[in-house]
Amino acid sequence: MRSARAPEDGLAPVDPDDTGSRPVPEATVARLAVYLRVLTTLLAEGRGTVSSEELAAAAGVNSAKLRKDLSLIGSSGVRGVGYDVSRLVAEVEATLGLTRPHAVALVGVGNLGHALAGYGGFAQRGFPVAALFDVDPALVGTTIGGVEVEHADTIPWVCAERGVTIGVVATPAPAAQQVCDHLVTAGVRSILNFAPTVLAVPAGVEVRKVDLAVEMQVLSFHVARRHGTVPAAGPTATPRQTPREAVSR
Amino acid sequence: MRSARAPEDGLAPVDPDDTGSRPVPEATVARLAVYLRVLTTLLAEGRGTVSSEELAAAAGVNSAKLRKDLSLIGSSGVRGVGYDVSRLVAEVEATLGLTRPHAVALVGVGNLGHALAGYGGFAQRGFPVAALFDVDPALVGTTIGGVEVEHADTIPWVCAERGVTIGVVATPAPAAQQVCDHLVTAGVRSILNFAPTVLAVPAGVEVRKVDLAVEMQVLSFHVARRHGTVPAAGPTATPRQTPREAVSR
DNA sequence: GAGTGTGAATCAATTCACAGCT
DNA sequence: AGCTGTGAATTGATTCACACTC
Repeated sequence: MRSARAPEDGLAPVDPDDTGSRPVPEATVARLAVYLRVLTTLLAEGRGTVSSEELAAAAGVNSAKLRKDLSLIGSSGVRGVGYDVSRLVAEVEATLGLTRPHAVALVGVGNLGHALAGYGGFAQRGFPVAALFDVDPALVGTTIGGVEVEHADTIPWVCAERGVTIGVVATPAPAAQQVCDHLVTAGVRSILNFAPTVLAVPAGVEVRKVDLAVEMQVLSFHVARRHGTVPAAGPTATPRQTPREAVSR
Repeated sequence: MRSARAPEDGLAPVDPDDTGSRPVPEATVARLAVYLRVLTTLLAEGRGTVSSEELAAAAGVNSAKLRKDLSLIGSSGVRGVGYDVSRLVAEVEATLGLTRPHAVALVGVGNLGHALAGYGGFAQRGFPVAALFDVDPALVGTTIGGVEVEHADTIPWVCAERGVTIGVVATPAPAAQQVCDHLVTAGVRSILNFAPTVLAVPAGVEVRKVDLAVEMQVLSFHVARRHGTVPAAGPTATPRQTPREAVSR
């Protein structure tokens, strides 16, 4: 579910950025991040080893998939025992490129952007917010979480100067493409897009999209599929006492 | 990339909630929401028809996929002409269950939750925020976007009473599972989870997860893959003048 | 002529199942 | 005895390519 690389029909049968080896599937990369979260918790609790079964349950996947994922990153557990937690943490972090921090620029300090900027989780997990941008004169010059908001026109210089490698676009839809272009000009090659638009980027730039409206509508689909076309459970509906399934924890 | 339904090994080879027909693949549903956004724009511009080629370009997919998606929802364009925009909007909305509004409950009015509650986009797109919850006494009783924040303990009653069909969890990780349980008890069967945890839910409840840390780490992976293990372009790096690809717009 | 609808082919991801190590 | 690592089988999604309709 990536959204970079535009159609570009016809010609060019060769992948332009195939540097020779891409052994880790997209889907696996996303799951590695999930495993990592569980693993760091385990590490904090002082656990020495985990079995694929246990780790998989905590990450919400099945154990075969987990083992395949881990084997893809060249990791080696010990048969009959499991995986060494701290070693696995190190390996996953290395694969995800988390051994060095990645400076992040966040563009659009409105409702959502402001919350993201103030959210400590970024810096904590190795993604220090190195720059904030907006076009609103009322916001430019203010400080959020210790970082000053600068004018979006300065993106190319400021980002290049501070070694920004990841850009976060949290602007309204109409501004998003221009902002994206600025980021690309600054050399940013990874972009997280919260704006409800498809961004056009040159090959070699990775865009990931988070779209709240899409998520809600997918849920809406599932609601509709359940209840047929009936509006919803009426206000007088008795709440069902559905006990949740047992899973690890 | 769904995350509901826990492992549940061994037995039960039959899907417990297969009501007889599930013709629309998950992946298609997510794309329908994207098409819909483009279509409403087109409709607002007064366009009568679109070709699969044009619509696909604007949505960032290829035309064959788009046609297959649309054919799956039983839609019928006109050969040699294209699709009737307003009719297609109606069909996609019907498929996604958007013909009626879905009352949403948002739990956790901290940093992110507050921004989500204040974000008008929800109500606008047919997802009115019917209830807000938190456990912080300093927040309970305050009003955000015209909705009063209530204590999380009242979730089961309030949600059932107001016919909430979709729950949004924006609490810290440790609280998420309990909140989720409350929502399920209230009869909510679709949950959007922003907390960095895997939620355990009974079969029949759909969970979608938005995890910022995961998104960032996936981007980190791509940064690392590009630059080898080199930290990043230094502060003195010349910004490359990479022109973006041409795509519709 | 233009553009949809769709079987068939391809590609990617998941799951199975078991050999092999400790 | 227990649990990993992985080929083979399967399932699912994407793309191709062309018959068919307006």
